[in-house]
Amino acid sequence: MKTLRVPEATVTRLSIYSRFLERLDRNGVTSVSSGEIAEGVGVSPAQVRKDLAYFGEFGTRGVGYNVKDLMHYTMKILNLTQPWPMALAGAGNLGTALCTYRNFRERGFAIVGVFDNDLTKIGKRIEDLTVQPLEEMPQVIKQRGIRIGIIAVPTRAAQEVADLMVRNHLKAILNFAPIALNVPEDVMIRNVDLSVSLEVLTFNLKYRGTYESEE
Amino acid sequence: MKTLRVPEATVTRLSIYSRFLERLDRNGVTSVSSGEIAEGVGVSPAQVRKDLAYFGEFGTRGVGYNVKDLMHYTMKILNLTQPWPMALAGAGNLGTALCTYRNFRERGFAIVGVFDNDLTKIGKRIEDLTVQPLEEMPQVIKQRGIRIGIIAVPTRAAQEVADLMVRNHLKAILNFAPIALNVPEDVMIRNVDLSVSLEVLTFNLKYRGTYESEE
DNA sequence: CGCCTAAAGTTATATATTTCACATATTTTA
DNA sequence: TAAAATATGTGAAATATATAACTTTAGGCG
Ligand SMILES: NC(=O)c1ccc[n+]([C@@H]2O[C@H](COP(=O)([O-])OP(=O)(O)OC[C@H]3O[C@@H](n4cnc5c(N)ncnc54)[C@H](O)[C@@H]3O)[C@@H](O)[C@H]2O)c1
Ligand SMILES: NC(=O)c1ccc[n+]([C@@H]2O[C@H](COP(=O)([O-])OP(=O)(O)OC[C@H]3O[C@@H](n4cnc5c(N)ncnc54)[C@H](O)[C@@H]3O)[C@@H](O)[C@H]2O)c1
Repeated sequence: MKTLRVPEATVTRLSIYSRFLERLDRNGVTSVSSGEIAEGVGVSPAQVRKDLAYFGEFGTRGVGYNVKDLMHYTMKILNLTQPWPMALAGAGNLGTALCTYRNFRERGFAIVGVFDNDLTKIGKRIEDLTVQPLEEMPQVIKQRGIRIGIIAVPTRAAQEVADLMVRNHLKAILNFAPIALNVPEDVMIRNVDLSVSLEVLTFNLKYRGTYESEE
Repeated sequence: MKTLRVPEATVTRLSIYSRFLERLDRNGVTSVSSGEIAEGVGVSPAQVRKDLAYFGEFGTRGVGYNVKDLMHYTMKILNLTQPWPMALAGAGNLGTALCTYRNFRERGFAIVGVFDNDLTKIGKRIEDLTVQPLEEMPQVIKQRGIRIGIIAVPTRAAQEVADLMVRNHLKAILNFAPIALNVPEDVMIRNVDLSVSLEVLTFNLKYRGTYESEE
């Protein structure tokens, strides 16, 4: 058994390939080449092959890849053969949008508990979910076997919510609050930070990725 | 005048440093070291200094950085000395949330036009904005001097909306639809892809960033 | 006033990632 | 059945990025 480190960039691209393959499959395409995948997702063919090579040999030389097979392999690698129930903290504007987000379900993700601490929000229905008091999160996490948390509370409340999630053994958190959360080593955080994304754009609108010092 | 290529990761971190400095400044902190910045945003002190070194010398050896000054420098570098009006396509669940997002304004961003093609959405008010027909986007872009577009329409409509934005000379697009958009070289795209973020988490929940081949 | 400490700036080193080129395997075709 | 065409898998080279080690400078203090 060989263990090797996989670049995070490779994992993100694998997720993108996987979804692209799903689309091909839905469209009835049965076979695909690294070049076509590359074209479809905007990377180089060599990159596609290199990425896949971390995990095994999935293609046939001279032919390409079987779409359905490769799709299943990628989903297996990404750990998507099981459903992923998730807990959402914050039933505000963003939280509500997330509850209605259909694409989650297509990949096996589902928000199964929404929690808030505002009495006017608690009890509110969002599609088939009912907003619950934050205090009930621990119990729901346990009952539903939740391992992933989503933070959509205001910045000032984000750390305390993260602490609560950590105390209740969540090991993966998707954070929308624009702040660096402090969590133990074994807890993974992914930040979705729109200001950062926009500021990379404004930077590049000026400099195009280079910087001209003023002398 | 020296032109040098700046890693995208550096720009991303610069944005994070910048916001952290803003917070320090609000809290009345006047001086800060690379170590404190590093601590606050979760990177190494050497990384902070290296990143800043791309753009100049902003600190005082033995002392640290003046918070207000460094904050202004970072904002200048990130091109945040001007307001950034933005056009949003898609007044659905996500689009509505984005319209209410306060943090945009703190950094100079503002959605000044929301566009949809659903007659039941057009005319709807979202805070101080009114949803307009997509056809009016070109005119608003021109009038308001918009350079950044946001795509929050369903996946199937994303490419045509992107095309429209490109035709109207937007050079930067923040895209929430989970698809690779096809745009000319001189147009920048940033994708916000939640499934990808979640799948990096599920991958790591299984392998912790390594992969064990099955033999 | 010179020594000591702290922390920035910088150079060198190490690591990670991507690109390139090619050897290899498969299918098609003459 | 040999040759041609095609597309994978991979090792080496090129790039890019991060870490670590070192040098320089400012300010405090005896
Ligand atoms: N609105 C957006 O489009 C958007 C986009 C990106 C990021 N964000 C970020 O997402 C977060 C939420 O944004 P929003 O616009 O939905 O804000 P919001 O004010 O509409 O919603 C926040 C919700 O969190 C709840 N809350 C507050 N403290 C809580 C606590 N301690 N425990 C549980 N719930 C608590 C509030 O009652 C409210 O319902 C913010 O951090 C924001 O910066 C928002
Ligand atoms: N809801 C979320 O939390 C969320 C999160 C991440 C990404 N996304 C993505 O953002 C996009 C929007 O998601 P949503 O949940 O808001 O969907 P939604 O269906 O609620 O809203 C989409 C809106 O786009 C409008 N629209 C459709 N075609 C259009 C066109 N050609 N021109 C202009 N407007 C058009 C619709 O009328 C609708 O108002 C989707 O691509 C989705 O995958 C959503």
